[in-house]
Amino acid sequence: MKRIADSTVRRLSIYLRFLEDFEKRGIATISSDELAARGGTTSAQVRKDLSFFGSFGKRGLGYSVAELSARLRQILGLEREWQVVIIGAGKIGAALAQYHGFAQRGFRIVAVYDSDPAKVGRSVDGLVIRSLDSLPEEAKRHPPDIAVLAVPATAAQEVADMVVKSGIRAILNFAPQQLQVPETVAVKAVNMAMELEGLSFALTNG
Amino acid sequence: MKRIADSTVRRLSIYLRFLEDFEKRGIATISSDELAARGGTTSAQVRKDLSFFGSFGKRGLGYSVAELSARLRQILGLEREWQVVIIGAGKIGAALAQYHGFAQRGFRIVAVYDSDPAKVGRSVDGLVIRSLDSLPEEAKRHPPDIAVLAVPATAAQEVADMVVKSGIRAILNFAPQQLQVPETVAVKAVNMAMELEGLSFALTNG
DNA sequence: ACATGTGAACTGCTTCACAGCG
DNA sequence: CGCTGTGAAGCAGTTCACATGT
Repeated sequence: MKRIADSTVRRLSIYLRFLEDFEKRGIATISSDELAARGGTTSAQVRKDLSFFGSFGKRGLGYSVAELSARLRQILGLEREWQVVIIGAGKIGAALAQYHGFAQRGFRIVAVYDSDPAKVGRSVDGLVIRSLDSLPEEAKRHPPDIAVLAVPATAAQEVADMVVKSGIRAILNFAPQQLQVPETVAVKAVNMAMELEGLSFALTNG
Repeated sequence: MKRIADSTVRRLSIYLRFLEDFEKRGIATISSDELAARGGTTSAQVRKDLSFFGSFGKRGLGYSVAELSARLRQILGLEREWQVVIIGAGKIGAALAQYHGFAQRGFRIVAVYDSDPAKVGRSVDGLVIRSLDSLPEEAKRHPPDIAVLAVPATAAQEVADMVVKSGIRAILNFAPQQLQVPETVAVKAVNMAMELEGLSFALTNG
């Protein structure tokens, strides 16, 4: 398959969210124009994005909401459940562990790790915090799919190395730190500081 | 000034973080090559990014760490303090209010709002949670610069409209919902669900 | 000699515009 | 006729390569 742009995948997520909304409201059909208006893009963009994966629409009519959302879930890999571990049980990590929005979309939090012995053994939202040292061994028995890094920036690279060595192939990084990983490992970063600085720039040079 | 690409601004943030690191370690000079290696980009990219704002380097030598970081702080608008309000005192909002990493970079959280009467009056990290209804009026007296939206997706657009009407010109949106705002308002989104779906896609089609 | 700064070439995403089909 | 699907055109961001300055 031709390589798909990041921006395209992000938009597919957005489309899917709208489609699920429409599905709930019992709307059967939607046009690329309607999808575009809600997603802040253009109808041509919507059609182009979808065209990478096939032709799902009916000319003169639009897309079947049920069919298109099913195809998008399939494309995005949301038909299966993903095993997620959270690393770092501080403020952010704990908030994430308690955020049930993940589970709704098939991202199941199966464990929380921390390197602080004072935290190990406590519970967050029904999950006992485990020692980070035990990750490699436990990952061998029950390989997680995704590691969420909610650790201080100074520890992030070291933890990432450990995660990679444990065989985990996807990382969602909340630490304000650029990670170096093999290119077989997928990394997405959520960097609040960077976004705030983007706003600061916009306000300053707007 | 020529319009600056989002990607450029994001990289400036990254460079600044490294420069501050180098500053602490007492390193006086740095080349575009070193900056690039750490930031996962190329030296040409670094030089191009900086060239939009001037010529800060010395040929044959590199950049003065102190000088360049000062210029970047200036460019990014980090020389002043920004007044931030958090809207939504749920799990995410509370975690953000307690996250002191913001303050370090000049983003001062001045208020937390929630529409739930059961939460209003309680405290998060020393800040009393206020009624969302009081935002427009309070914003008139002490205009905040940035609103952080940590509300459910269903409420996000409505809250965004209120924020815009209150005169706030920058929004950091944590709700998994595309916001429609006037183009005079800057919006950055932090969408964990979307990032996870990006990882799901990468794992599925990798 | 070395590293910057930058026009030019390139790559790839977005937009256009229209043929194709229901 | 209306809306999709898609080559072609346009545009923006990245990379190249070298002249320039120290």
